[in-house]
Amino acid sequence: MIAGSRPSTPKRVAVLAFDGVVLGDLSVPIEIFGRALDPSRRKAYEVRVFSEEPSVETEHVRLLVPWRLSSLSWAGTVIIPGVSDPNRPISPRLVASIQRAAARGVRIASICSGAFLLAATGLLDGRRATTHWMAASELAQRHPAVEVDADVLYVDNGEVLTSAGAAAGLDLCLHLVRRDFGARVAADAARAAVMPLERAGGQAQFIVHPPPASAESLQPILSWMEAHLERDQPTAVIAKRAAMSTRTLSRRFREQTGSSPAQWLIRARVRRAQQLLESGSSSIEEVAAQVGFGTAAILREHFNKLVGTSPQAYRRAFKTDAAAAGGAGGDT
DNA sequence: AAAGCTACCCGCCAAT
DNA sequence: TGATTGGCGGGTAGCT
Repeated sequence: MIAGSRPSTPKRVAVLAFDGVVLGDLSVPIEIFGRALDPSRRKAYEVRVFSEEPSVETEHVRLLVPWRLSSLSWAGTVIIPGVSDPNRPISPRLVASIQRAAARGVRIASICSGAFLLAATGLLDGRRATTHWMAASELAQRHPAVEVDADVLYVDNGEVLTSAGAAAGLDLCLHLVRRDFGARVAADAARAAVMPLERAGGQAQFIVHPPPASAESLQPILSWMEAHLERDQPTAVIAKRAAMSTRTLSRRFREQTGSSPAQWLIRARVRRAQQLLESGSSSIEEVAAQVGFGTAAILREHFNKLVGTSPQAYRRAFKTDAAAAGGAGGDT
């Protein structure tokens, strides 16, 4: 990865807005970059939203956007959210602004159908790119020079990045934070934005392309751990399995997942417990055993801390959703 | 519910 | 000589 580049000033992130912009795609980068704190607990990024006209129309609301494209030269990173209708005409001024930014060496990333706008600039020509899977063939058809790959969450070409659906936009943003500040900061940012922690690192197996999994990748160990959650997994044993000292293992975890071995394990277990509670019907005790928590009490403790509710309540909520559609409300 | 015990984590530093 | 590793220790989180 690109180490060393010291972020002396906060990175400047410009999020583009335009008529028909998808609100979710607009808000994800704002939340992630806006909340990220660098290791000294200062704001890691400055976020501004830019548009051609002060007022932007979305499907359901109208937005007042504070910054104009004319001052886009401020940006160090430009995020292009998706558009609800890819057939909507694309503004030439918008395209030109993005091209100018790219020419200055600004990093450009698109979320979901934002890839259409990005492709219109020609910046994706000859490069691999992705978009929402439903729009992938359309993108490939319109831009034959772009190598469209619908099977990955995001594609990192260095200074030009694309991502698939809205959730993948989140992954992409966290990926950028990780690139800029490391896994720990990215994990914290995910937590701060109340996003699924797993996405911050490690077990996103299905992110195919991203950082060239370095030689010392933990991926195999993580997979093994996840496949054997029910076992007792002391860090010493994991370390032996990974053929490194516990100290080094701890470092690798910190770098690559943003957390420690034991913490990562706990999160994997809670996540697994969630799945079991959603679908299965085992007792809480059984679930605890199946995911490797010694007792139901321990499961409850961690579950509460990470999910915010008790396993029972969590299951009840899911069962209610799935089974009865007409039931009266009455949850928290 | 409190207390004690164990395992873990990470800064620090010597060794590689 | 700079970078990486692994051991040590003590403060803490987790478990009994």
